[in-house]
Amino acid sequence: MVARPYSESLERLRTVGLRPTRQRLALARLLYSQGPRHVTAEQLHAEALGAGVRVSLATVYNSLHQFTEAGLLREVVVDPQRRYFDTNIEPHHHFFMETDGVLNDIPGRHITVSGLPPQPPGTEIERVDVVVRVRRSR
Amino acid sequence: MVARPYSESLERLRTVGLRPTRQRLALARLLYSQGPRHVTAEQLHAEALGAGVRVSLATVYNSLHQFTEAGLLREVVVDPQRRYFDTNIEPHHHFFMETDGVLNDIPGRHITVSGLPPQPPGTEIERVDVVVRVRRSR
DNA sequence: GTGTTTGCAAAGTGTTTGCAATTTA
DNA sequence: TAAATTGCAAACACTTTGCAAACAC
Repeated sequence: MVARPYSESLERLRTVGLRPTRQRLALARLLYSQGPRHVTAEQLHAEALGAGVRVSLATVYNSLHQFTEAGLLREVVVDPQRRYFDTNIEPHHHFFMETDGVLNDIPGRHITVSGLPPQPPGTEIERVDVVVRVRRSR
Repeated sequence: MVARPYSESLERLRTVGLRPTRQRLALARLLYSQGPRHVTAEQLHAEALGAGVRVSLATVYNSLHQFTEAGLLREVVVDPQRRYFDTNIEPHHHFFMETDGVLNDIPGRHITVSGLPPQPPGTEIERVDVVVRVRRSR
C-alpha cells in the first residue's frame, strides 16, 4: 500500500478549511510525506525551492502560521532566535542539539513530569514542554 | 541585619573576574538586591534608566551575556522573540504566562522528570528544561 | 465575479558589532 | 599608561506587513 501524498495533503487542507492553493499543497506535501519533522521557515523555503516549487518566504511564513493555527503543526520553542514547527501534534517532548539546531522527538507517553506545584492563581495550564538540551560529547 | 547590595555586587563581580565598572555594578545591584528575577535586556535597561543609571542598551546586552557566561545568570528560553535572563542559577523550572510574558520559578526539587529515553548517541545531556505554559482563565 | 491568497519590497523587532572615546587598575 | 569597557550608530537575522496582481471557487 503506497502513500498518496498529493491527495492526502488536499484532504488535510480541506479538513481544516484552508484553500488548497498550489503553494499550500506543495508545502503540506513536503511537511507530511516523510514522517515527523521539525522545520524552520528558512529551511522549508529552501527545500521548496530545491524541489522546484516556486513560493516566497513570506508565503512560507504565512502557511506555517496558518497550519499551526489550524492544528496541523505545533510550534516548538527551543531557540530564542528561530521558530521551529513540528509536524507531530501529539503530546510529546524534545531533545535539542544546541550545536547543530536539530530536534528529536521524545514520545509523550515515555515521559512523566511529577511534582508540579499548582499553577499561578487565575491561570490554566496550556501545556508542559520538556526540552532536553544535549551537546556533542568531546 | 540589612543587606549591603553595593558591596555584595562588588564581591560578586570580583569573584567571577569581571571588572566592577559603574555600569556592571549598577546592573548587578538591580538584578540581585530584590530576590529572584527574570528580565529581558529591554526591561533591565528601562529599569536602569528609571533608577537614574546611565547605561546603554548595548552595555546591558553585553553585561547580561558576560554575567551568564560567568555563571551569575541563566538564560531561559520560552519565547522565540525575546531572551530572558534568570538570577536564579539553581536547577529549577518555570511557569510561563504567555499572555503577559511573566515567568515564575518552580523550585528544582519539586519536579521529577521520569522515563527519559537515552539521549541521542554521541551526545551528553546539558540540562532538562520544563516549561509549564499557562494562560489566564476565562 | 468576488473574496482569498500570493509575492515583493519595505518596515519592524530584538540583538550584535565596529570603533573611537572613556574608564579602570 | 596599558588594557578593558562603554556608547553610539550601523549592521544583522529573522519575521511581519501593505498592497497590487494572481488565483480559487
